[in-house]
Amino acid sequence: MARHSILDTLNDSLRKDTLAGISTMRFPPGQVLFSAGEHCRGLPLVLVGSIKVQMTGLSGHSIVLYRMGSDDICTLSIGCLMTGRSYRAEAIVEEETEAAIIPRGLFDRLMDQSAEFRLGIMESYGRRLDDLMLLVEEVAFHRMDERLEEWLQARAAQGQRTLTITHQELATELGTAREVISRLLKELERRGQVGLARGKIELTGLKKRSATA
Amino acid sequence: MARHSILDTLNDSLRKDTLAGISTMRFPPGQVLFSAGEHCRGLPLVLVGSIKVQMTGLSGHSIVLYRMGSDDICTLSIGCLMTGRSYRAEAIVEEETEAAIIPRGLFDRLMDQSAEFRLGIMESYGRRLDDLMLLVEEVAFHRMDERLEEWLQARAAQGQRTLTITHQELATELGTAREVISRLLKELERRGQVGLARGKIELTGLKKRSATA
DNA sequence: GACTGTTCAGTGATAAAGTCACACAGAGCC
DNA sequence: GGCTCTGTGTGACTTTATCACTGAACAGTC
Repeated sequence: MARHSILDTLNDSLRKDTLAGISTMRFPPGQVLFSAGEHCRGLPLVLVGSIKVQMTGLSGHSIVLYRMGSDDICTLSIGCLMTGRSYRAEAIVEEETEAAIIPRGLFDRLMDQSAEFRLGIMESYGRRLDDLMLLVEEVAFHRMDERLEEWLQARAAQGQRTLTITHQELATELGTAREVISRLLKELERRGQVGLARGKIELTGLKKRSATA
Repeated sequence: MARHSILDTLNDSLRKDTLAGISTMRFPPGQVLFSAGEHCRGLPLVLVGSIKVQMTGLSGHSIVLYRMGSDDICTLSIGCLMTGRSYRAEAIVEEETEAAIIPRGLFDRLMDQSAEFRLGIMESYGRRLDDLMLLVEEVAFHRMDERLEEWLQARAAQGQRTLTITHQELATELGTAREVISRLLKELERRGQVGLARGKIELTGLKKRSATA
C-alpha cells in the first residue's frame, strides 16, 4: 500500500478516498517516467526509489537538474498539470522505484480540502526552486574540478566505494563535456584519489581538496 | 486601488476582504525589496513595474535569475512563506514599482477558499520553474557572445535604442565576469553593431548573428 | 579461437571563457 | 588645477569547451 508522508497528513476520510483513487506502480532502473514534450497525466508521488530529472538543451547537451528520492513529490508535474503545457525535461529511474500517481481530479480535491496537503505541495515546490537556484550558481561560477570532487565525495559519503558510471553520464550530471571529465578523472587517478576502469570509478582516497596542487 | 489579474478571479466577497487586507506600496528604482537571509512577511503581488531577482554565490559572483513584471507574483516568496526559511536571493526594483503584499493569514485563506487563486499560484510557479530550467541550460551550454547578443537584441526589440547599464551590471545579468563583457562589447563595437560610452550602450546595428566572423 | 561492430576512454590542438593585475579615462568635488 | 571613485581596456595566463582522432574493452557471430 502507498506509504508517503503527505498522505499521513490527510484526515481519515480523505486518505481513504485517496488510497482508493491511486494505484502504485513499480519502475525498473533505466525506465523513462516522462520525457520532454509529453503531457502530464497526474502528480507522481515517489514512495521509494530514486529518479533523476534532466533536460537536453538546443545545443544537444544534457544536464541533470535534480533528483527525486523516497517520499518526494514530482513538483515539475504540478506546473504541467495546472497549465496543460508539456514537460520540458525528462525523468529517468535510477534505482528501482515505487510511485503512485494522483490524477488531476483527485489532486484538485486534495488541494481544495486539505490545508496540510497544500502545505506539503508548497514546501516541496520551494525546495525545488531552491535547488535550481543553487544549481544555476554552481554551474555559472564553480570550477569543474571542485564540482567533480564534491560529486564524488557525496557518493563516498553515502558509503559507495565503487561507482558504476561512464564518463559521459558523469558529464551529464555536471553539465559539461565528456573529455573534460576524462581529463579531470585522469588527474585524480594520478594523485591516487580514484581508480579507473571501463564504466567504473573506485573511490580510494578522496581528500578535502587542499589549496590546489 | 490594487489591480492584479489574480484578484479578478476571486468572487466578490473574497475580493472585498482581500482588497481590505492588503495595502499597495510604491518602490523607486534601486530599492531592495528583500535580500538574502531575510524572512518573508507575505506574498508580494507586482501590480506594475519591474523587479530583478538575483543571487550571489559563495564565490562572490552574482547572477540575475529572473525578472518580475506587471501582473506577476513573487513565487519565490511562497516557499519562504510556507517553510519559514529565509530568502536565498535578493530582489531589486528596476523600474518604479507598485506592489501589494498579501499577508500569510490572508494567503492561507485564499488558497483555502478559491480554486482560481490556487490555479493562478500554481501557474506562476510552473512558469518560474521553467524559467530556471532554461537558465541552467543557457548558462551551462550557450556561448557568451551569443547570450550577450541575444540579451541586447531583446532590449532592442523592446524599442530601446540606448541602454544605461555598466559592464559589471551586464556581467551580473549573464553570470560572467566584467572583463568578458568588456571584450565582447568591444568586438561588437569594432563591427559597428553597438556604440560604447561610459555607462551607456547604443544599439546601432545588431545583426541576426551570421555564422560567426 | 578469430572477426566485426559498438561503446568507452585517452589525448593533442585549438578556441572560448574566466582570472589576475594593472593602466587609464570620465565625472564629481574640493 | 588636483584628488578620488567608478567604470573601462587590455595583456598574460589558466581553465574549460570543442574538434578530431586513436585505441582499448566488450558482445555477438561464425
